[in-house]
Amino acid sequence: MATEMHRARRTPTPTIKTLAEMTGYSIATISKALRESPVVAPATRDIIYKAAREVGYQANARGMALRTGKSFQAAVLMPVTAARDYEWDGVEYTQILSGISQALEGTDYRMSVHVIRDAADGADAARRIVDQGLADGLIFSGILADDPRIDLLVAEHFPFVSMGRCRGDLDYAHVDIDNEWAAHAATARLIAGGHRRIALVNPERRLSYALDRIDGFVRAFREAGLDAPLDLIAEGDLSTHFGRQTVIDFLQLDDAPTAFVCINESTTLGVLSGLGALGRQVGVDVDVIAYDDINVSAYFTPPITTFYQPIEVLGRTLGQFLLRRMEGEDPKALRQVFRPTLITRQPDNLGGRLTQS
Amino acid sequence: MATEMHRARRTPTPTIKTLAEMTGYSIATISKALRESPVVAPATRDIIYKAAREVGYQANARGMALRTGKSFQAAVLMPVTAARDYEWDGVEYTQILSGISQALEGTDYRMSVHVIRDAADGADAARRIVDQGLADGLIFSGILADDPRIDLLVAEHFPFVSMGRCRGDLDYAHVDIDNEWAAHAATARLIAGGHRRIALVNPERRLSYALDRIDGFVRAFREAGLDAPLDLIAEGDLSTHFGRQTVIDFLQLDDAPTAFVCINESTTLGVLSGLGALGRQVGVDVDVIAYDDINVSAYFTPPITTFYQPIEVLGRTLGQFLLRRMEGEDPKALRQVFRPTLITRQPDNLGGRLTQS
DNA sequence: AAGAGAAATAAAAACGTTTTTATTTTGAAT
DNA sequence: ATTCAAAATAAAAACGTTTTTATTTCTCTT
Repeated sequence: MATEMHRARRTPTPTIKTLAEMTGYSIATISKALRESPVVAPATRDIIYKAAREVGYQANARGMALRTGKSFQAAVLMPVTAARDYEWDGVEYTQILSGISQALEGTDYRMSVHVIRDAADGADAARRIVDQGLADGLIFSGILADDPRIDLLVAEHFPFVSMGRCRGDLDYAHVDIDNEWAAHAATARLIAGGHRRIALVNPERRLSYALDRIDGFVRAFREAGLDAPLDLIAEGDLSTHFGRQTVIDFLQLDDAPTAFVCINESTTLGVLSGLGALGRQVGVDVDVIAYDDINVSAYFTPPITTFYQPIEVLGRTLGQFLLRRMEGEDPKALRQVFRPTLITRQPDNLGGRLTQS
Repeated sequence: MATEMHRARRTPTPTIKTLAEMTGYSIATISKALRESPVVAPATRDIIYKAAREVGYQANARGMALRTGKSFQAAVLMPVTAARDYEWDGVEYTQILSGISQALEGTDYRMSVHVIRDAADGADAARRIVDQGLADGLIFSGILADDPRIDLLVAEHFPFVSMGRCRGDLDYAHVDIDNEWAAHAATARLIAGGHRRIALVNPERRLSYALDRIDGFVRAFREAGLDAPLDLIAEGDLSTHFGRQTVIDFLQLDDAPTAFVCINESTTLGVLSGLGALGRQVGVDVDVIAYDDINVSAYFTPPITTFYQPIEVLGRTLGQFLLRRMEGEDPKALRQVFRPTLITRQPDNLGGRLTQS
């Protein structure tokens, strides 16, 4: 029965050959007409389009791919830390993928996702994608201060857009968040609230944006005529566990921090967890200001003041830039740095006590 | 300079033609040798392999694709709710993708991700993938009680693995969580803790596993000789906002619930947020038991008792099953239903007061 | 030593496009 | 009416494979 259905399947999917037979034109003309080549007469173009619509013609991606050497794939490197205990991590990536796919919608490009486990893995994946022509363009994040992938892709003239920037040359398409600015703003706000011992929960220093964050952090202190508490910069894998452990470690210092600047929602949750475990109350004993991609901080108890940048918008921009880059557009024109908006949910001055004392 | 590099690029990537010239064999023999066909003599096979290694031959995926009609793509439908305010949602999908890609590693298959916004979108995507041969196999989730995608794919004999099951026939490959069992276990535990008014924070009823959950919920009450409080089953989009709103709505009822069973970590966070906003303490005024994919509940304040199933394992199984399915294996053999493990972090009896009264 | 059959390899065709080159048709100028 | 260029279309080749069919080479058997 099912077999019968299968056997009775409608006529083989139409190709340009089908259209050629239908219209009487040669396959060359069909191809050119469908590609909107100016050499084919408008009248015949119309006829061919009509026939194509009639049989629901869809260009065979494999045929095109073979002939043109293109793959019609937009590759995305998705980092997944080999998380112990499968921890909450990389949660914002669905939003990024969603944004990218939105940008690709209606084009001939599909999105292929390559999972990478660490930086070396990422470099390998990029190499493979270029060498084997697995994709026509590449999007990736987690940019290192000096990222080999960028060097490779620039040298190979392979279209790409990075989420984040190296700290060196910027002659390539990228989308980023103004991390220096955000870290500065968060830190300055806490300093204004009377805090002096402020901890920065930061990613590992080899990541480009980790350095940007530190720059902003230090600048805020410098502008206040203070020395930045460099001993309170924690570096780790941005897992929830890392956030929690940082709090537990720092709060048993003699001059423990009175405030935390958190780099993402995952560590923020860990920081709150650590504070809760130690019986400290946010907004009373300690202040927390966070950076949030996915608007989750509003639901923490208490809600946390954050710098918020909907990450899907970044994803969409990444996709749009990649399309333009694959069209051959000059990468110099394809840059955008977003400034997250501050969403205040707390006074940031330890329940008013700090400014009083 | 960069242009020079590009121009000086090494000899064009080797094809079977290159190998043919190198070894003196015909391309037909090369192809067969590389495909390990038994018709080619072992000695020549070795020679050809050696040549292939020497020049670093990599089969051109596009050529293979065109000839074989295969795409060497494993498609995944990734649901993204058109979240108002880009809310926390679908966070577990990175883990699923990670698991699938693990399974695909070392094979010729790549993972392509198709973002879908709702059920209709998902059906369209499946249709397109089948009709245009965009992939050789498909993985998807969010199974409806009667899911058109399953009907389509079964009818077309298209290899797929679903995460979740229809409530009807099960003659297809699937991976699932034993939702009936989990909901029953959670509910029974709360009933044993003395609770009678228990709320179930559930997805929409058209989803297959929503019904499974209700079944388990109802069974737990029935086994205790009680009527299930059907008025306390909330149905929604599983967003954090939905979890929060449910608490706020239910707690102003005359006979408000004393416990909540939450369906995922996102709603759990919302429930905790709602309870916090109303000044209720978890474990004192109200008990919460949750279901967790990504091990985040340990970091809530207080930590929440959960049924935990690392979702990456599901992803890996999905990938493995799809590979076997694409090899033509009988789908009947490809089923696995996981039972999450209970991780107790709270007594579930309102701080001991319930059993005393 | 000839022939048959099996084993090994080669040749050719095909997958569905695009692109280059060749041919036909059209229209204007003489 | 002829000629010629331009316009329109057709033919053929190519992309890199796999597969079907054909050919060659080898190994026995008689």
